[in-house]
Amino acid sequence: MSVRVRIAPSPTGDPHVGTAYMALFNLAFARQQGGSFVLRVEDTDRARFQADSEQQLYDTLAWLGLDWDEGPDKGGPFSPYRQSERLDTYRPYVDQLLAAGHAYHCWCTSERLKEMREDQQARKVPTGYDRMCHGKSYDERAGLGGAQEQPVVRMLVPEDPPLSFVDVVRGEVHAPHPDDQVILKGDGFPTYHLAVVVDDHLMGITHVVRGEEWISSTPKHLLLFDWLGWERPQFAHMPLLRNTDKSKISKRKNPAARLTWFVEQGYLPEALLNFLGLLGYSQPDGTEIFTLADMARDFDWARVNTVGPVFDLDKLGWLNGHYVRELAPSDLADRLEPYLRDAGLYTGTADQRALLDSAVPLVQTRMAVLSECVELLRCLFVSDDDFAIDPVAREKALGADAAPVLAACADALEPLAEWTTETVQAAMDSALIDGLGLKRGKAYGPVRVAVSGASVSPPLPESMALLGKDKVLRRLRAAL
RNA sequence: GUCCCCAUCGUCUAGCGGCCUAGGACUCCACCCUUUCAAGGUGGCUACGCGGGUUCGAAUCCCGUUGGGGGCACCA
Repeated sequence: MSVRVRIAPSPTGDPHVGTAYMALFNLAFARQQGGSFVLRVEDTDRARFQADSEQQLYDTLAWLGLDWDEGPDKGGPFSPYRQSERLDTYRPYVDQLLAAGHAYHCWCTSERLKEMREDQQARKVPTGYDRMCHGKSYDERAGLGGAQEQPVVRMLVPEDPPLSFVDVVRGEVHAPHPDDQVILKGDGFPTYHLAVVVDDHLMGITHVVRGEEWISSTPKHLLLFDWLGWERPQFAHMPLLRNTDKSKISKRKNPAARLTWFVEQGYLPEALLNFLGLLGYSQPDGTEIFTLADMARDFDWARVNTVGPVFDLDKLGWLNGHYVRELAPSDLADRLEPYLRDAGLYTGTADQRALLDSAVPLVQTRMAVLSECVELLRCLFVSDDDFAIDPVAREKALGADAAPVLAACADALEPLAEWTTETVQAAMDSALIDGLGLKRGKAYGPVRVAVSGASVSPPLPESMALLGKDKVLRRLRAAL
């Protein structure tokens, strides 16, 4: 029997980085085993459902190259892959559990349940449903207060449920004793616990790879598998990604929890994927630069750590810079275009593209993320009207003693017939270094600020060559 | 409060009883290169939480403790 794994995200907002993390490990394992990777959408929570979330999920996973074999958008032998479309599938199993006495109706209102829990916590006893409804009909229960007409269905958890199991990454795990979990909600939708078990079984899932936060509810799932007479899948509970303060990574505390953030910032998908593969995992030979294919080749659950790794943006930035430097210049230019466009510096004319192609080599080693190209390239693409000199840079480099330098530079460049990096640099050097007796660093400073508008810029003679004689002369004289 | 999971440099990690006076990477610092900033090169700082065992020998095994994290929903 071939391996089948799945991710089961909920469309409740921006796709979460944890989803990509799980997807990566699922996929690495599936690819290595020659198995299938299934994408199933767990949209059983109508209150939190967001319509555009599912498409964003497809987009970001595809962007990362985490390709699924079956899913709502692709179909597959076990369609549908959206739980909201499988409501009829779950009902018979609920009825079966009810008939077997493994489940019962509960009419308690959420207010009563809340009070019950608060009371339990105040008395310092473990929280859990007190079975007030168990064994009663609605009429019997209604007279006792705190009841509503529409019932839910709860599991009748026995005294001795299965509490331990062998986890693929952790070995033997002991999980807490569950309470009488709701499996069918008042609105007729199943809860995660029922849906996940039914779907995983029906879809032939062999390995359930999910976050550590699910360990404590695994006994409920084991019970359901057993009651329904189904073989249990293997479980792999991955460590949780953390914020800097070690708490579970969250959109509130960490922008990087949103997958779309990486696209906005200009991280390369190959870098993010590589980085995710470095969290809680390592290559046998210690290699740190690797692809999904590399990871799948010798994937081993035993190499997965049980400690939750902090999501460290510094290292991702370094990795991203590494991948940026590896890109073919024309490829990098393609990827830079959208950021320049958004900044209003670029419309995509042939001239602009030619300028971009020439400028890419100047900035390729200078950015960690793609969005940084805007500031790096601004001085080359900005119109004369919008060109401005940074006030701080002006203060530092364009004082009174700068005027002679700029003037000498402009005068030396003026007569140049041929305008290239070499001729520009030669003219500057002879006028400023030989002529004024300045060191190169001292001489280029004011020129850099006058021409680029900032004290940090791409290499100066190269930039001036790309800018053209007219613009350079105009900027030099304007700064006088 | 209660139950469960976890514990090596600031961060990601290697290590699965002797090869460890603990290795690599990121960050940081210094130097080199250098027209700014990067990139690149060289070097450096920094860790086995604590206490007991087991053993000839423990980062590695056991117990306790402390610390961190997660669950305890008609959310997943």
